[in-house]
Amino acid sequence: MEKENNVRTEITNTSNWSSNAMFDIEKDYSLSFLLETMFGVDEHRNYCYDNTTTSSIFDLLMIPSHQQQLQPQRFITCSSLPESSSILLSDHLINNVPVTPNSSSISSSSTELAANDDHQHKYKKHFAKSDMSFCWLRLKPNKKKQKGEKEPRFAFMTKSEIDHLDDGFRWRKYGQKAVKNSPFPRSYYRCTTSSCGVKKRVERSIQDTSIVITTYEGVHTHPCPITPRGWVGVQPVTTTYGGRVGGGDGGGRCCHYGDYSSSLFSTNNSLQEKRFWSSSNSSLAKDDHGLLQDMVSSRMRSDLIEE
DNA sequence: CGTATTTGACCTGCGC
DNA sequence: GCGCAGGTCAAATACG
Repeated sequence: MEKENNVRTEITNTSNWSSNAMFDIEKDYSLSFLLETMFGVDEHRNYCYDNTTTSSIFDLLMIPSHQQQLQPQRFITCSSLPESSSILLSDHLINNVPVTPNSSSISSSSTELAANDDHQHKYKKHFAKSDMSFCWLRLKPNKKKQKGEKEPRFAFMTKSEIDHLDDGFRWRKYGQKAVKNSPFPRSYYRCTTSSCGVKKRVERSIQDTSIVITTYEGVHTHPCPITPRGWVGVQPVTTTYGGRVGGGDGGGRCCHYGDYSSSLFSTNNSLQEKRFWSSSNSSLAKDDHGLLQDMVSSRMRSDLIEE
């Protein structure tokens, strides 16, 4: 079992470790606080991977690791993980996964993040009430690829009823397999751009069936066809079970506010959520992604003001 | 009719 | 070598 060389095993192992690490993270930092500390944020609360370019987290997933101006020592690491693995944990997972305290499970590098100044304390307090259902894993390259090209692999978890999250790129489903010991199948997608060989796998977590695990393999060789900033929307479709989904173009890029609010960037504050999302329940066209982004940014700003 | 999904068959790697 | 599980292919099917 330990020597199994597949994504599933890595995710499982990582999750086990995460349960330990999450306790410490919950105690001292929120996910958003960690992200902000590591990446920085702009005035719209987008995370930045360098000083000049703002980015969503999904942008980071699309950037080759050697181009990411991240300080390696700022990643939370653990000896039980593969050396090249790093992990960020969601507040939602932190709050919902029962854990056993294990103070040694968090690295000294993250402890360094505890050196708070007043500025950091402010954001820590603010984000402590957020519910950001997000988990980001950087996985080892697939062994199959190690002889030749090493395709970078990233996996993340989202708390979502929707299996296939719309990341702005167009995907073609090319397979589906039953997963051992899981009632949920794993779906295989390939980027539809001809020169791009990026693949992704989508499956539901066994431990928490409300969590979707998405694994990317490779880096896109082209810009995002929807938005150059790679804004994350949610595709309210279930491609796994029966029937054709989406529209004639296969993209099915409608994006319901309700679905969106229940996914990557959701909040525990129902009043804020209602005020924000009640503006529309209809589908968004492709061109509305910018509007949606503005609305989310606006909410983030208002949250900060209330603080 | 064009395009995307479904799904059984096939291929590959790994452990025993 | 065999069996198992993951990953991929491709013909059949579905849908606008």
